[in-house]
Amino acid sequence: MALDLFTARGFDETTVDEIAQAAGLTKRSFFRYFPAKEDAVFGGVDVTGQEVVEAIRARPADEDPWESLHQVLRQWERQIHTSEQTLASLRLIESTPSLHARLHQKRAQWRRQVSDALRDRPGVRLDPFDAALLTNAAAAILDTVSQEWLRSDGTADRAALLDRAFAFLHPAATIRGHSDGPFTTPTAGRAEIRRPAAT
Amino acid sequence: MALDLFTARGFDETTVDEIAQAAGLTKRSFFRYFPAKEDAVFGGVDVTGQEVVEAIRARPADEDPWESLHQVLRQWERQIHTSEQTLASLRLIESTPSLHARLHQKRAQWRRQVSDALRDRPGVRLDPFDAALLTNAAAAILDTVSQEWLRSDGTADRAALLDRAFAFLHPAATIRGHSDGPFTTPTAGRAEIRRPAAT
DNA sequence: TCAATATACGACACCGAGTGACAGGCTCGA
DNA sequence: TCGAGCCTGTCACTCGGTGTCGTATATTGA
Repeated sequence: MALDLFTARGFDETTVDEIAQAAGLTKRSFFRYFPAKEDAVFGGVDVTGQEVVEAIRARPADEDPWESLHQVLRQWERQIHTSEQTLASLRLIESTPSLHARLHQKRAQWRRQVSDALRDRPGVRLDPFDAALLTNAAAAILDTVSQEWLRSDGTADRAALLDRAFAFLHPAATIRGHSDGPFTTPTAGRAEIRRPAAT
Repeated sequence: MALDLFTARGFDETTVDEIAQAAGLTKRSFFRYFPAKEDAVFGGVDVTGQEVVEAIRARPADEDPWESLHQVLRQWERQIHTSEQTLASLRLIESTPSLHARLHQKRAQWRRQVSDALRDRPGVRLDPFDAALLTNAAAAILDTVSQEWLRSDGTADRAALLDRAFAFLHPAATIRGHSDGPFTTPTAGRAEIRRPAAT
């Protein structure tokens, strides 16, 4: 497997020719299976999570968006089987800048979709900025949890970490039903911010 | 300037040879000034923010870490002059996957430093996971603000957006001095998370 | 069984990013 | 004038990635 070569010699130090040859292929054939060298690592890791987008869309419209993200991601994490291979893959990704960048890149369109899904629920009116903010924050949580899980050599309870992070960053004002209006901030003002949910 | 060529023909469609030739240089000399092609874009944009790390460290130890991040980043944003060039650079970065990935990569070590700085203040005892979480969330805020600012063609008030985002994601439990102990979440069940630090 | 077709792979050439090595020039101080 | 140091061009090379073409091996249909 390519993963073995990568973990043994490092990602950048292993050429595609070597991977291909180890698999009994040509470089050209390698690129018929993987669009890029990095994708030989992501093969076993689900980074797109298309189900997440649909799960978000299926959530009740009156649910707090942050809670929706929490529940869906919690369910999604549960399905990930954290094998030894997954651990090795994540470790490699974490320790290789180009791989980490690629992961972020692969998650970019996913974030867009999730953000749209949050707003697309019928009856929901959520500010684009808020939706993007919540989504990016959730992605940051995923990253942090993964990182911590790796730091613990796979012994940490991912679900517990996730819960903790979501509880920790719980938005102050739960927007629900409609947005607070067009947020025209006068030049430098701060302070137009928090309104306790539902007065 | 290289930026003009990029915006005109696209980043991937512009060769280093072309940039170099337009600047009266050789490809070899180009790489003596920029470590990579992408860095010809980041030249005008401060992405590392070394001052941020020091500013964090200079914050009072009894200040809420989230508030520290908020104040420091607010101050930092103020110093960024949002010229037409910056707008063009950011637009290019946003629309080019490889550039966006590179930005994230460049910010990786910065995030580590900020996270460490949060914990390094004398008298502060902050969980590594919490520190990383807050830092990543703050980075997510920066990203979201930048993205929204770009969407508004540079007319949005960045400081106001930043304030709004920081207020919105304000951590539920403000840790200060010491952590609040294990966060046993009801749904999670197993809570082997972390020790309250200093009994 | 035989032929037509599709699929997969190897072989080769090619491009662009990035690096190493070497050979001049240029300036500045002795 | 000489040499040290620096900047730059030139050449050659590696590696990731792609386009093209030829060919072998299945697969299908009669």
